[in-house]
Amino acid sequence: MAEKQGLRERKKQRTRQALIDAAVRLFEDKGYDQVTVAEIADAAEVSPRTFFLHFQTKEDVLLANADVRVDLALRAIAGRDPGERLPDLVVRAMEQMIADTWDHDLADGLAVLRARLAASVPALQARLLQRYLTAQAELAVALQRAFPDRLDTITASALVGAMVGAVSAAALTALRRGDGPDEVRDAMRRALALVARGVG
Amino acid sequence: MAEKQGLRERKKQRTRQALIDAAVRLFEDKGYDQVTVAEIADAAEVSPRTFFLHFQTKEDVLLANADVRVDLALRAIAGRDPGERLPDLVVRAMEQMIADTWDHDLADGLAVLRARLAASVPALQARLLQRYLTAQAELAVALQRAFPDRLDTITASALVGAMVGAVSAAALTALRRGDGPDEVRDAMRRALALVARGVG
DNA sequence: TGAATCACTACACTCACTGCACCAATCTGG
DNA sequence: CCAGATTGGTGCAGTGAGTGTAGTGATTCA
Repeated sequence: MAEKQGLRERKKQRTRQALIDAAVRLFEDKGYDQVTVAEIADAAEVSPRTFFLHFQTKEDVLLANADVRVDLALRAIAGRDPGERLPDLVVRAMEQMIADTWDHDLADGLAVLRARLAASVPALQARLLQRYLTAQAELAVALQRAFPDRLDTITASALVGAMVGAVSAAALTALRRGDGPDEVRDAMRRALALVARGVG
Repeated sequence: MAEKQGLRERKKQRTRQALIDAAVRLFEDKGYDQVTVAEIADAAEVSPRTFFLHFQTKEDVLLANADVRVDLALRAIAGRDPGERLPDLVVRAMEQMIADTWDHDLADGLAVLRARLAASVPALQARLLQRYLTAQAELAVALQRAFPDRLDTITASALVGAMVGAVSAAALTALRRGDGPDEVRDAMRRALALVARGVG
């Protein structure tokens, strides 16, 4: 895990993190629309052009570490025990994502900020949903690859769609209601359990 | 329905329709990204500023008449038989949406173009998803209202999220694969059946 | 018919995002 | 340890979406 990367790479990551931190701080402070990319870059002491070297869009800076979470689930699926049954595997993969979300985003309030901003900024909401969708597609492919004889493409997509749909809808509802991290995680777990029963 | 509106209103609608027609024609011709708002306005013989008087964003011109078919499902939920069980009701509501989608997508050329473009243009895809999400929230509220003793807010959200997530993921996968309308509808039905089993 | 309304326009502006030419710091093979 | 290749970051000029504002002229209404 703790790979000693080259100096160049470490500097790059430092710049990236500085941009994320600056963005989060400014968004919390002034709201999403009131913060320009130029401002974020300025606060992170890099040129505006550099921002787009690290993130495709302004929205993406808020979704920065979401990829890590997807990778987690993908690895869980790829490295399954040969004996593991489909429902168990899917539940395990989702549980890992939930746990990681709780550890990171829920703990440090990023998830709350994101939900709050997304609720009021259409462009952000849209981008967020889109991310979920691409993640879903990746997961579906991986899942089908893990059970090639049991799942066709459509079924795999539906399965993942149901899981992600249920969990994120539950999380969003809990967040909207103003629940704390524990309750949000609980809501996600219950949603997962609800769907998991149907995979037999 | 056929209210004889004032001349001013009729002119306004004519302008609006001219913008939609011009946009559709240009999008079909050159692709979404290759068409600018200025170009659309020009083809519709209005000023660019007028475009944004009728549509909030460039994407919205394609979503203009795309009422997400929530009303049907909402009515199905509201007007349920007192004896109807939860799973049956949910399935019935979703079935209606699927059937209606199928009817419209066949008849309406705009819907077909929309599906094709949405599959390849991220911004468009994002807006469409956003519509689904608002629809989901409405459905969840209605469902919880229909079964106040049996469902709490979170469970209702999760349930609807699972349904919509599964069905739309299946539909999108089928569309991406190049399936025809019949196959797409079939995919949606199978996804629905998959999730429905879990609601017992 | 005179006043109010409103769709539309012209213009100037902000800001997200891109292409390109260019440094200068880091890395790599000899 | 040095020369050349990589590559993260910069400056600049540009495109295009979307907005604020101050009009204008056609409808609508009293």
